[in-house]
Amino acid sequence: MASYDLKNEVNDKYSLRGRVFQKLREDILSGKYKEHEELKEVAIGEELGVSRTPVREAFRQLELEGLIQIVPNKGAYVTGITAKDVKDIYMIRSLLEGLCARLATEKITKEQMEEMEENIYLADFHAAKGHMDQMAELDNRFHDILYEACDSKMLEHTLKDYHQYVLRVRQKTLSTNTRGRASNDEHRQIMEAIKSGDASKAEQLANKHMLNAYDNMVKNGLNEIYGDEAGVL
Amino acid sequence: MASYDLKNEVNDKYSLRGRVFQKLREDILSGKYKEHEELKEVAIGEELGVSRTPVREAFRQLELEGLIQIVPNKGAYVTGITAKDVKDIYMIRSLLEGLCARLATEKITKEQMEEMEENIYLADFHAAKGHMDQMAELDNRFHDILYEACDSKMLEHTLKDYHQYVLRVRQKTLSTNTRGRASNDEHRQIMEAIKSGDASKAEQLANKHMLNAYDNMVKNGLNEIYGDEAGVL
DNA sequence: TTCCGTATAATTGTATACAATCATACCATT
DNA sequence: AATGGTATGATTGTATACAATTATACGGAA
Repeated sequence: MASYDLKNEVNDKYSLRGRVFQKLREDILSGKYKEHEELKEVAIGEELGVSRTPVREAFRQLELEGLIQIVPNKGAYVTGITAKDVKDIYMIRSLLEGLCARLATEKITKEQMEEMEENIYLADFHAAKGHMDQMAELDNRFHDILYEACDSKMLEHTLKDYHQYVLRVRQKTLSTNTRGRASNDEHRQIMEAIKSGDASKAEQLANKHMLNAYDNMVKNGLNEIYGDEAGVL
Repeated sequence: MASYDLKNEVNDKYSLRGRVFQKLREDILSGKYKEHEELKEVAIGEELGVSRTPVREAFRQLELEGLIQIVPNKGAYVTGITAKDVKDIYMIRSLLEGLCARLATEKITKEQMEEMEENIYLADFHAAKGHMDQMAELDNRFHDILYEACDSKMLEHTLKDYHQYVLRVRQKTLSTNTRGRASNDEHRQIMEAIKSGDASKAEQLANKHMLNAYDNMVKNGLNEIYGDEAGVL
């Protein structure tokens, strides 16, 4: 299911649809297009200098990624994420990242383990320097390594979907210095559990890591952003 | 994310793209198109009397559903499901159906509970009569009710995706009389746990229900169908 | 024979024209 | 003034023509 994804992305860089897709994806994730904003085929086509056809196809891909919704005969709208969605996603991720860590304990390769260690080491450095952007990127990469290491393309695909889905929210909330440090410490614990072959511990730690990340988001004003739209948090 | 899905499907019935989508979906699930078979835009367009445009768009939707893969500049291929995929899906579903049952214990509505009871009652009848087709349909419906009852559109969407994904495999393997009965008994236990408000028990039972379903598949010749392609089962 | 390159055919990618649908504004009627 | 209907514009849906890419077949050179 996901085995060709990477290849496709590379190829897509050279197709108009691929370029439109990447541009729109970036603009949605960065917040240029707000929630529930309507995306019009001709407007975007003109802006990027292409016809409607590749734009329409890019729309379908964006829908596939969950970034927009297409309503027949009406239009394409940037997907809204409610506070409840975020809560549910972290609940689901908590279970699945745990499973992922458990599987990775048996399946992780030497190279993946080394990249993981390097990732944590680097994150320590950037945490000390207060480089929040690099921290965020390393955090993303850590989880991607974990997803790849579990050797299950079904699980990897699902986790990547959810991971990306919350990126929009996270960019605005995770950027507190203290959480960056704590998060990396938890990464280290997970890594060590995997390295020592303790699958249950790795599962438990990855589990908790997600719940902690969510708690931190709530503390740091998720309510202010996505607040009442979804009720309780 | 999934809140408009139903509405779209209804609307799509009246668009060419929607009709092409449904036809192809049915043909893939029923096995008319074999795994890894290439779907050609013009051939399908001619067969259904439409141009390439709606066919192309239907392809994107099918990719969204995980039924085909599109390789840029090459073609669209029916997604292959390996034995390992099936194993991974059931592992994931075991966790998520557990979570779903737990959430449903608090959120289920009176109407949903009644439909669930009716479903189990009917399944008893058809089990006695040996009506395997109805049993399969009721089984599908039971899980759909559960997904809706958890009141999380993120979780519901993910579970429905996986559920559909294994339908192709299940149609060929679940049709043993004994499993149909046992499966319905497990449904009843889950339902009763939910009804009594015991969320932990419901989670645990739903968990086990998935693992049992998987074990049954393995026993009943999953290997013969998807066998060596994926290695161990 | 084997290998490589070119020519040809088949297939997907893109642009554009036209049809169908939906939103809006305006006018008529009550 | 409020309501309803029609006309107009805007937007998406579909068909088709053409461009770009890929696969295949064939022929020549080593």
